[in-house]
Amino acid sequence: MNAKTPTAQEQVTARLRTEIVTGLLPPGVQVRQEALAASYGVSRVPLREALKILEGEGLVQYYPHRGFFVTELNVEDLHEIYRLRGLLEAEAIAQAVPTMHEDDVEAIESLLNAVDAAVLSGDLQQLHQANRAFHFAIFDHAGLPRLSRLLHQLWDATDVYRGLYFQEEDHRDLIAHEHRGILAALRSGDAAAVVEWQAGHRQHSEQAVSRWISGARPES
Amino acid sequence: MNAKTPTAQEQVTARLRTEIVTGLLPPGVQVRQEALAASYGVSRVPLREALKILEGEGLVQYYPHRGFFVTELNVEDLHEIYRLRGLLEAEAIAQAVPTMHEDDVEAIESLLNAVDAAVLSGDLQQLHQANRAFHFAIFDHAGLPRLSRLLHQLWDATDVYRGLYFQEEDHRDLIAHEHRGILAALRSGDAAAVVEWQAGHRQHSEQAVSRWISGARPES
DNA sequence: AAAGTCAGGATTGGATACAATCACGACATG
DNA sequence: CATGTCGTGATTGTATCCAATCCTGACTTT
Repeated sequence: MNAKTPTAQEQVTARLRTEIVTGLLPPGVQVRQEALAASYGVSRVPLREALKILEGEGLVQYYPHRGFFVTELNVEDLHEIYRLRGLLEAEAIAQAVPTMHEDDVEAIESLLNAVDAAVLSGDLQQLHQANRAFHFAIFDHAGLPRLSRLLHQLWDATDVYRGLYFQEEDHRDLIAHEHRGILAALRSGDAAAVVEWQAGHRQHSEQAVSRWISGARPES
Repeated sequence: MNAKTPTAQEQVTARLRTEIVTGLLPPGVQVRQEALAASYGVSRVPLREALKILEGEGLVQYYPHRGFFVTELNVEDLHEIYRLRGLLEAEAIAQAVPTMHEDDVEAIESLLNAVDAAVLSGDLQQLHQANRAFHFAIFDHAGLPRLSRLLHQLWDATDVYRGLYFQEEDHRDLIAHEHRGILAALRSGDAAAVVEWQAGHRQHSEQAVSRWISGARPES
């Protein structure tokens, strides 16, 4: 339809990813290929390829002849993911900070302002994107594309639940506070401090999501 | 054909992976879908899904409307991959060693014997599998499935070149020596020593592959 | 002669149609 | 009443066919 549409199935991948991430396709449900393909207005072929990609990212799981199911995490899974994030984010930050200049920091600050704006507007989807853009602007500055990719995968894996974290008012205040802490440490060029702020930030997120997972699912 | 054949396209994925890993499909070449599908005796659909999976693993790269190309690594890519491996393998080992018992070590030793046997037989495919089984028996013992998966991805990414490392005689001797070192450290329960041996092992591999990449490709 | 343009062929992207497999429920049987 | 078996419908897996895009080479134009 649009001249700029590249390989229509990337759109399917992106859309499917956001629908899983935002909880529109909740964890545990089976992905009915035909119905979904129809609702997207495409055939099953590009949808299946999208599902294969998302399987590689861990967002869905595949059982032969049974189909695709949205990944469901337990507390141990969550803990492992955050642990790995801790390891890799520290590496990324340590690599990124020393080579960061004035204008880099300012670019990141503008991203942070976008996060705040999204908080005010109340658009969760927007908030999600802006938050990720802010953090990955730092990670990406390390210039290690595979490290960034692994981090993306780990973030994707918990995005299913992260939306919940954003929904509560006081969480957002805490997030804003921690983001400013990260930025200040960034500006002073103190890599260790950035790592520290990021660790605290991560820990709060993990605790909130962990509480939610434990509480919201009595059995199974 | 066989009663036990699950979802014929997994076979395609496995076969394609080994053909890339063993160098039968060398880095840089384009994967011609129709020809390959025909040679595998399947349609293009399962082949494409296999390629999507391999793209997720980093073995091939995808350019819209151009096709899939076997990933070609430069020295920086290689260095990044080995650096990330260092980080994650150390974590896995540190987690795995303390909970390792007598029989676990013996199981790993038998895997190591399989590696030696493969070296003697000269079967590179077999050697490749056995080597991976040995190392991942240790990593997997950490009980962190996502960590194992990330490590698999990193290993996959360099498998394209690893076969070259195995092909030289004296390399194999060094490998055998280092493997025994790892096993001995494992048996004594000294996690730090295991990490150390593994680091040396990794470094030799990186140096060899790095030399090969630099030397074998004058331009481009 | 050099550079831009355009057709033809080749290759990939996607849709439809058919085959294989599985889940679920009814029924028979102990 | 519990349990095993079988058939039917639904869902996934694969092949074939058509459309969209790209690469290559020759031709035109300056």
